[in-house]
Amino acid sequence: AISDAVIKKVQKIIIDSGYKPNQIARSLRTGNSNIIGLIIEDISNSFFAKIARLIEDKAYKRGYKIIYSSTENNIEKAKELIEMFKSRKVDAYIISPIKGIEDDIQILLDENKPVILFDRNLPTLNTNYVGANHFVASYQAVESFIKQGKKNIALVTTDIDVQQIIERFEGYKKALLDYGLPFNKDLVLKIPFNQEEIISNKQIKQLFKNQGLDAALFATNYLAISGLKVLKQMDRKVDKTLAIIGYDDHEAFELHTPSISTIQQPLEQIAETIIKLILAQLSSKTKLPNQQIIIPAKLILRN
Amino acid sequence: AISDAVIKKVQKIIIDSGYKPNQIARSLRTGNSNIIGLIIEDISNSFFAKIARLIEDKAYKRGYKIIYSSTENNIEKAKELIEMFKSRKVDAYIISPIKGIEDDIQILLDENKPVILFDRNLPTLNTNYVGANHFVASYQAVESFIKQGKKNIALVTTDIDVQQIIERFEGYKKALLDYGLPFNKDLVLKIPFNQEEIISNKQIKQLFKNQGLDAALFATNYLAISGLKVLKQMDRKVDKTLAIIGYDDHEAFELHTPSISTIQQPLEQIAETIIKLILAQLSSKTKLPNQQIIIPAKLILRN
DNA sequence: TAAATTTACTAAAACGTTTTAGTAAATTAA
DNA sequence: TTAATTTACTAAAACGTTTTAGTAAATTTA
Repeated sequence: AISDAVIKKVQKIIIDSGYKPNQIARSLRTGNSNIIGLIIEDISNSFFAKIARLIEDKAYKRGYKIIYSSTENNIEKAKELIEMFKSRKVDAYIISPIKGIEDDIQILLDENKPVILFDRNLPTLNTNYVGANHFVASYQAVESFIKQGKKNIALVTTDIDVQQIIERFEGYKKALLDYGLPFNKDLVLKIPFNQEEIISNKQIKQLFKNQGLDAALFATNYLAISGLKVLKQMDRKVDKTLAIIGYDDHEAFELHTPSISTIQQPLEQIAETIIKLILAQLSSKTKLPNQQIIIPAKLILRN
Repeated sequence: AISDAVIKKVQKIIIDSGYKPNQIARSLRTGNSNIIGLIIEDISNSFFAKIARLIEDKAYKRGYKIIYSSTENNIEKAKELIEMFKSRKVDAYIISPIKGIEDDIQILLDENKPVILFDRNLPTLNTNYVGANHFVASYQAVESFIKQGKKNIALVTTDIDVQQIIERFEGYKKALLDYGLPFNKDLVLKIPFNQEEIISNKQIKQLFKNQGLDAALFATNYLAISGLKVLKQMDRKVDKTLAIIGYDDHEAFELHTPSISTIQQPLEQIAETIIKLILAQLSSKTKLPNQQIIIPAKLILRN
């Protein structure tokens, strides 16, 4: 036991001399960093920006810092980011993944680094995952259209090949099936991720010209924004003849006239769950069992 | 000179053995990191999210990585972030600063670290700054109100004490003065930064109840969003009797019915300028003179 | 050709911590 | 009381690079 007097004396010297441990040296020796790496699709998408902010906040309160970077759904960039985080010895990884980086993530897992996937799952990997129930959410959205008497329901989605997007598509199809509506592939528009907005808008416009179309579900918030812009440009109102549901809430939805219904993911809960999983793993000496946590998304009906 | 044969042989071994230099060890020895630290107010604000994304993109193309974190206008957190970046040996700092961290930034300057302030200036510091001309932008916005015949023009702003916000206020006052309109402090609402949105909305509602109010300039995008929400809730239309101008464009502005005019900062240009300044300094052996670059903001009139 | 300089290479030191090893002193067990 | 163990402290090794120092060989200069 060291006497209080000595402890105080040493602490005083630390403060007086302004000593700050060199974290780089510390990381070199210990191999960790108190930093968690967060890899997302695009920080300028408000869904990711909000979740990043929440994660950052929660991690910060527990003594961890977050560093984040966007992949733009570019496999090369994603690989490089993982490489960079690895070389910076981040303690854990939170990743909104894309198809094609399974191997890189598997290496992290092999090295026993805590990895949490979120928003999108990579089913071939055995790892932690936190995400919303997109299948059910999408099903409910379409169901609500049908209950309003809609017959020709469009789905505007993206072409990225990830679980989350596929589920939204499946939910859409299942709802049509269950309620005896035909699946019409002309009513499904898959927009390439990195496509110029102008081109996407033209495609959406084309879709809206489809006679009889009386409802549309958008699979991401930026697509819904594009859709609303197109409608405005076409001077077509969102009214009894045309219902819209968006995905991942956005200020513009509530503010729109009329307000736009949306599928809202519980951001707060997702962020909290992610952080809890990470911290549990970081503070445990043994490898904890992987968990797949599916959180219900909520259909917010506005009018 | 080393023979090509040897170079090839060595490179082959590097690849075959999967050698990846340990960046931590490298940073420990060299004192730098090829990482640029970006400190902003709040990553979930779309203005910052967009600029972060642009900066990240441009830096990435030049071989630098960006790590960013939000201060939430909390001085303590800002100081800690600077401390963290310092201890991680980032090569340069891009900071959207707040009052109260002048000393910490001065220390960075004393250590000859490249520092670029953006969006907000700290006039007491002699350093690089890149930002929009908020005074002029704000002046023009009010001027455009006046030319529409508006007499009772409100300003909804925040209470944070930074150059950028002060300039917006000054532009507002100057325009009133130049056009012979009285300055009425009841028409200026300063909303505390971290205040609950519900309370802010009440204050804004109160402001809108002010009889005769026929125009309002909002000094930030999130305040304008709040304002529009309040109007919607009050069922008051934005029409000939009430004009609105926002700040820092937002999808919701264009999409709003009617579309909302706004002051748009040239994000692309700001990001590019910041990166250029940083890289110029990083690649120069000598200390370059500090530059204060003011970029015009643009008033986008919509209707 | 001899001296001076440059080049090529090897070995060791340095960056600033944490961890391990080693030793003396203090405590506990027999 | 003596041996065994624990505690307190000091010194050195280790993390993986880059930089510096040192030496021998090669080249240039006079």
